[in-house]
Amino acid sequence: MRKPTINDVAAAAGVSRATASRALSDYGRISADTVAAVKAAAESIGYTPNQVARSMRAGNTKTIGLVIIADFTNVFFDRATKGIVDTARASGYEVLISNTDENLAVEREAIQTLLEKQVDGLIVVPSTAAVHDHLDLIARNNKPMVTIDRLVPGINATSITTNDFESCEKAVHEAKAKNHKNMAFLIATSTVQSPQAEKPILQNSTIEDRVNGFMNGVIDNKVKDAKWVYSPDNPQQAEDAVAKLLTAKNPPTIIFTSNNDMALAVMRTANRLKLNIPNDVSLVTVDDSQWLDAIAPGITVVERPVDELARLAVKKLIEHINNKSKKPEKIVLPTNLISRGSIKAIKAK
Amino acid sequence: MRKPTINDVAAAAGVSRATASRALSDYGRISADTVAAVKAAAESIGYTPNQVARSMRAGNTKTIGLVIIADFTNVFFDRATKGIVDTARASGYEVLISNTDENLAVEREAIQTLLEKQVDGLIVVPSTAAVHDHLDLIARNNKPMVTIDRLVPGINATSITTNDFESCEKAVHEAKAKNHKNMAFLIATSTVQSPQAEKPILQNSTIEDRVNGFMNGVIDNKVKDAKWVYSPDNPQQAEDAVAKLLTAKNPPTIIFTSNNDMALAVMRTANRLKLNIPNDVSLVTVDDSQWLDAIAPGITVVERPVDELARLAVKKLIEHINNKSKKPEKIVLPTNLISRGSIKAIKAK
DNA sequence: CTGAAAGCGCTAACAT
DNA sequence: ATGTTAGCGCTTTCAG
Repeated sequence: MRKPTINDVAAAAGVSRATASRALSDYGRISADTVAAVKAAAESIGYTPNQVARSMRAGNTKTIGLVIIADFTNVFFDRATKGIVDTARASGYEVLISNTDENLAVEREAIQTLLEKQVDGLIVVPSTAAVHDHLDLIARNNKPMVTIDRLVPGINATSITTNDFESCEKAVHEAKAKNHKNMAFLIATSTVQSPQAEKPILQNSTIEDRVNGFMNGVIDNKVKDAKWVYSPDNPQQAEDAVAKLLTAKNPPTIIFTSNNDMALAVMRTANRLKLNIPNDVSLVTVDDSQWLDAIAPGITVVERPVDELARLAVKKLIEHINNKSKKPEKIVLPTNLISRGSIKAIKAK
Repeated sequence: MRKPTINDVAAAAGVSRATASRALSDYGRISADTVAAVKAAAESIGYTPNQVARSMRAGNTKTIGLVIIADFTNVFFDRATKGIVDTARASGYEVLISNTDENLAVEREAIQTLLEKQVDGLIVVPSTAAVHDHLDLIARNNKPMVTIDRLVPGINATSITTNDFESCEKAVHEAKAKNHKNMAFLIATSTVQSPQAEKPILQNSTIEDRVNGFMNGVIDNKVKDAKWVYSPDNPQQAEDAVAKLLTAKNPPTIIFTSNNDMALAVMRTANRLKLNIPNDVSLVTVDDSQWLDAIAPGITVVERPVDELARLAVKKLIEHINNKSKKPEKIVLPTNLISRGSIKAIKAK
């Protein structure tokens, strides 16, 4: 048995298809009696509208596409996803999700597919800042896009990012204030094959921002011993790199990590080496998570306003959907250093 | 400037719309030359197919709906979501996501919306087992559904759940083997207003399963002191309940929690009371997460095969989409107790 | 091998 | 206030 269409409703109510449509969508001039009759008929035959057909006519789908690099194991992206889905729903939009695992080819394909499905706009976490022909495709399809978390220079889209620079710098200041003089920085990036000390070209603006924040802190504070490790975001290699740091002759008294995966690597390695955090080695990371505050001591962290970012991303995207000539904006949200107990106060000699 | 349609391609290639369609979709009898010419024309004018129009004709959207209770902060649902999105993509489907925050009204509305958007099938985490008229609606729309994580008696759908009973029971055995005699169980449920000792009607099969597993362990092992606390899934109330347990005259030597939120409440409260895990109180929870293994000691946990569950959910749903007369199945996946260091071995007296 | 024409379900001019 | 008709972009009979 076929699903009832508006034709069936019209027949059941004894009116024309147009009248049925008007009655169901409450538009045009139509008598209250007819509306009631049509609605009753629709109810009785179990009619539900077909949004695909409606989209075809209307030219919009009330659907937005989300292309995210997640790994939802990443606390930032899982919460961002939830925030986006919830805000979209509250605004009458559904969300089609793709994830790319930082793979550009997948990202390209995902955008193509979402565009073919006629999403009204896209929220994208671009996997790289280096290439953006596929992002330009979105504009060529006359669809608005908002990028979150990362900046892509040279594209015409609203971006929402966070000011990681400032809080990362501040974290170094705090370490210095507690007399740390030998610091290590563990940065996750997909642009290296194995851990290395030299700074590679970083794949995105966010990591760049964190590294620059840390570096500035080092310079400001004239920290002499600052070791840098750029590692693939991969537990094995990260843990090896941490072990190497901590078993060196002159080990750092504190490690700053660029994300939670790296922080976990530090914790695992410290445990394995019977080192206590923060007594043997202090730790600071980026992106807050419930467990960082539940363990003892809590881990000091650069917190980013993920809910606000998600909400704004949807809000701005919908503004662009409703007003195609709206100018793109670059929005930078403030971050916050939450001090817990993971930076040891070293006694001055 | 309008987006090019298949009519524009046809005009550019100097053929009819039908021929253009055949050439682009590689079907029917058509000369290789024509195919090449049409594809070249499509390329040159930047044509991309409109899947909405295709769906309208074809009667399918190559889209599945996911209605999930998440809270993506829940490790289980974030990983399930990722698994579902990835598997769907690999099978040629996109995923439209809604989350309900365990709210039945939202769930009802979400299902209605997804159905109107003509998804080809639905994967649902039902917020309650008690009501299912809205789930029946899915079948009445002739769309298949797979429920995951939870069972709803009386509906005609394939379900994929995990055998939490067995591992929860096993966890109690392990505690008993380590000489724990005074055990507490902290169960999160939305069916109570404040923490209580009496077992309420539980809202879903999964929680029921865990409680039954724990209870069976208690009975098998003749544990005399077994305190039960059913709490709303809410940090404040959970922490209060834990504090009450731990400051009682005869406090439990171990707490079993039904999810990570409750485990966090135990950890936070223990810290506040200067109690060490596991020396002062042991802890076991359900659903593994990276950090549970990175802290020292690691937390013993009932691990569920979330990736497998996600993969199977999509696989089974697509089978139902492709074969409407396929019979529903009840699939139960095994769980696994991972022993880490959070259960103290108490010396026998 | 290709073209003409119908129709998926809906809405919106344009009539009446 | 309601009906008639066209058409969104596509695929697929049916003719030729």
